[in-house]
Amino acid sequence: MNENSGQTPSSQSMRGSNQSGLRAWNERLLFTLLHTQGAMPKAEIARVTGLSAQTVSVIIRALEQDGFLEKGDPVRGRIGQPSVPMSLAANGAYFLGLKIGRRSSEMILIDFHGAIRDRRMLRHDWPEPKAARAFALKAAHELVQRLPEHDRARVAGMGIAQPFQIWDWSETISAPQAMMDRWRDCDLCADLGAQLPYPVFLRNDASAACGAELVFGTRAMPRDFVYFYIGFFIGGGVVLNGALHTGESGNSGALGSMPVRAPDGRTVQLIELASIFSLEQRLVTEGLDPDLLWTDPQDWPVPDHLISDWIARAAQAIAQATVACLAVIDFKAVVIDGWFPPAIRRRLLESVQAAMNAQNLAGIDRPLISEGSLGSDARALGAAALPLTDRFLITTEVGLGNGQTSGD
Amino acid sequence: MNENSGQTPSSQSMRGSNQSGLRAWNERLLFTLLHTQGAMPKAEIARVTGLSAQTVSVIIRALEQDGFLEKGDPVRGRIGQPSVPMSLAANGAYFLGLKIGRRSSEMILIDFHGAIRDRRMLRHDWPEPKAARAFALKAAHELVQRLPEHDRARVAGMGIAQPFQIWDWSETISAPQAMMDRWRDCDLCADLGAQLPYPVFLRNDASAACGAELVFGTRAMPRDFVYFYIGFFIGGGVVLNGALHTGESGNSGALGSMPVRAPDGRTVQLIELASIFSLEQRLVTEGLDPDLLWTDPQDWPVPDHLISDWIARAAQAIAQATVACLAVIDFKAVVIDGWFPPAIRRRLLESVQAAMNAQNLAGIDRPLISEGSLGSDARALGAAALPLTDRFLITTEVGLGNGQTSGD
DNA sequence: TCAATACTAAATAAAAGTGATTTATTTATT
DNA sequence: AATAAATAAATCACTTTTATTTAGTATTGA
Repeated sequence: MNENSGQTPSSQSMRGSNQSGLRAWNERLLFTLLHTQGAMPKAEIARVTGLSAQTVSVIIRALEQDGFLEKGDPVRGRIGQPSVPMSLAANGAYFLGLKIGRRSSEMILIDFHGAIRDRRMLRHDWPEPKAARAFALKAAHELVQRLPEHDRARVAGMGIAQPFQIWDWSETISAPQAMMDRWRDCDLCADLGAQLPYPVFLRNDASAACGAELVFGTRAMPRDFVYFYIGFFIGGGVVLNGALHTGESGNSGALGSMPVRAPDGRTVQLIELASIFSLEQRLVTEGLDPDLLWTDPQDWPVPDHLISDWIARAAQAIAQATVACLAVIDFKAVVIDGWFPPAIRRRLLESVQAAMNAQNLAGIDRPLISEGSLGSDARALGAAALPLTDRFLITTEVGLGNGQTSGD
Repeated sequence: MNENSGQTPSSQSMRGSNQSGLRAWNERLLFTLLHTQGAMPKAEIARVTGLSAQTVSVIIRALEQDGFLEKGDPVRGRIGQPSVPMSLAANGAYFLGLKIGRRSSEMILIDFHGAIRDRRMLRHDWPEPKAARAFALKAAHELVQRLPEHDRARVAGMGIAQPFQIWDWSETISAPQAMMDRWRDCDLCADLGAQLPYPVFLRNDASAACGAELVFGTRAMPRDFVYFYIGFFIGGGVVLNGALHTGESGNSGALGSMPVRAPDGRTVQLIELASIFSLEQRLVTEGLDPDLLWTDPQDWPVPDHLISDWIARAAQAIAQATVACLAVIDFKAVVIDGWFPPAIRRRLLESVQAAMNAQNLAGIDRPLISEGSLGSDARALGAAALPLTDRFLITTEVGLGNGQTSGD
């Protein structure tokens, strides 16, 4: 009987705040700071947060005591007492991330630094709820058991990344409707949450990938960006004010459903033009083995003209979808990533950039268009980022301030 | 020398919080609560906020002392001591809202309840920065002077609602490009902020109208909705997590720039099909006076077939734009309002609802489509809402919690 | 019917608790 | 000697807890 199920933290809307909330907030602030900026001495943390040195000292000591933070080597060479950089302890917390995909599902275990420690994979013809549940339980058990014993209790949660509303496209991808329908009434998240001793979260797979870019991405990102993840399906995520936005039902960033104009003039959904399944279909009609695309995301041993054709169509469609996105939200960047070799990602990126020039941008600002940094692991990492974010990070950027008037 | 200029409150990103911040937060919480729910006795405020009765008592007393709150008549008839409902004092604070439009500009003064107390209007052939500035200063002075003397210091700020990037469409609307270009380097907001003793804020006119619906609208709204405002131009606003999202440069909700398919098959921007200027052009080609549309937003003495044609095209285009919006953000509602008679708004609404049935909604949730409640005053009200929100309301919904674990 | 009494809920004063800040001191280095 | 990091002790701000007061309704009994 535990309540580890909710996929959204359920807005408590109008609750007041007290000192414990204050401390909790400041703790998260320090975690967030160390997560994004890396190791920092207490004194500098005090400077950038505006908290007093004493407060930082007290909080940090408590968190170090609890094993979440650790001291680095003292930095000498500057005047004054040497500074001791504090950083997240890699084994301060662990997180499980489950990706459910079209061809395979995968569970990863990451540490507090976001490094993937271990993984388990399951290949399948079609994803299926019961099998997914069994795999999740088995993989979670194995991955946790392989941790040193005293670390096992530090697993802080599990995240699940899966495509939403796949039954809507069973026809498009010629999938067995009956099997897809099994996902309709399946609440894998609540189900696993009831079985496991830590909270379980759920997110759309592309949004999760987007969240991974936000939390683990190597590049500095603007506060608002839109993200395309090209897998078997194309999907998306939106980051607003530095935080992933998923909406009440988690369906924000359903970019695959964006209407675009196909080369033949018809209006179709983006998913039909820019997903890998459309390339796969082409392979099949050419008599090639579709598994060429799925065995290794680092290498696509496929005739180049097929890829070029696909990229051209996909880029054109993505550019159109991007303009629509920009008309809704003033995104400062567009990030493109997916389950494909980095070289392909680069070519697609450049094609999208070129296709943007043909779009009518009157009244909207031209965004930066850039590559994602996580590639094929983005979804699983995004899943694992869910419990990390929920427990340790500040996502909103809009805190309650420190009440100091900016006196002149 | 004052710093009342920034249109965004400039994210202080990683600041810690202290007790004064805590109090400030809880004060805003109470303002927000009383603003949205109306009068409430202290005891109930304590219940819904989760704060202790004592805390609420202390905070409320201070705010009452400062003239922001006032006691209502004690409610008798129930067991126990009668409860004294507390409410916002109408004259606790005043706010100025300046709307700059295509045909006219207008300044309103609202009180703490959001009621329009007074207004000044300026008709013009084209909006022009210098004239706008002069009008704003004059109108602000007059409106404030007409307040009782002891209330004049309670004017808490001014908001400006104006179309963004109008120079991009000078050709479309056959406006003098040179005059439109004068807006390029004009920072009316900073300019007025430097002249006036209270902060000045700026927002895109349609986003402002959207914000007005959020702050003053009569209907209960979902946390995420998209808003179309049909004026001389069509524009939009987006509400996410119960807060208006404008983006870093304030250009979010630039729905006029949304590409849609025109009846003739061309891809054009929504602004060309669903703005009132397209109806105005039609009037001109029919030899009618365009001022028929602009003299009274309660009545359009125009041949009905012209209006029907316009509604049909506009609704078709808005429905397409709506689908694109839903692919980006999982909006739960679509709100349509504008500078037109309520009967026209209703007809447009119904046409959009009908047009939605022809759209491909695979993978996205069907939203509620509803009317706005503020009509022609929406933009000015939205402008006035800016200082109100900035100073008194919580917009984010994600506070810092009260640290109470939800113990079982 | 009318006091007298019991009960209830609102409101708040006083005391206690929590957490951040200020001030002063210690420590390790250039 | 100067400087910066780190922290202990004292202080301050704000919330909560506890106890008390207040103003009403409900009940009881003559």
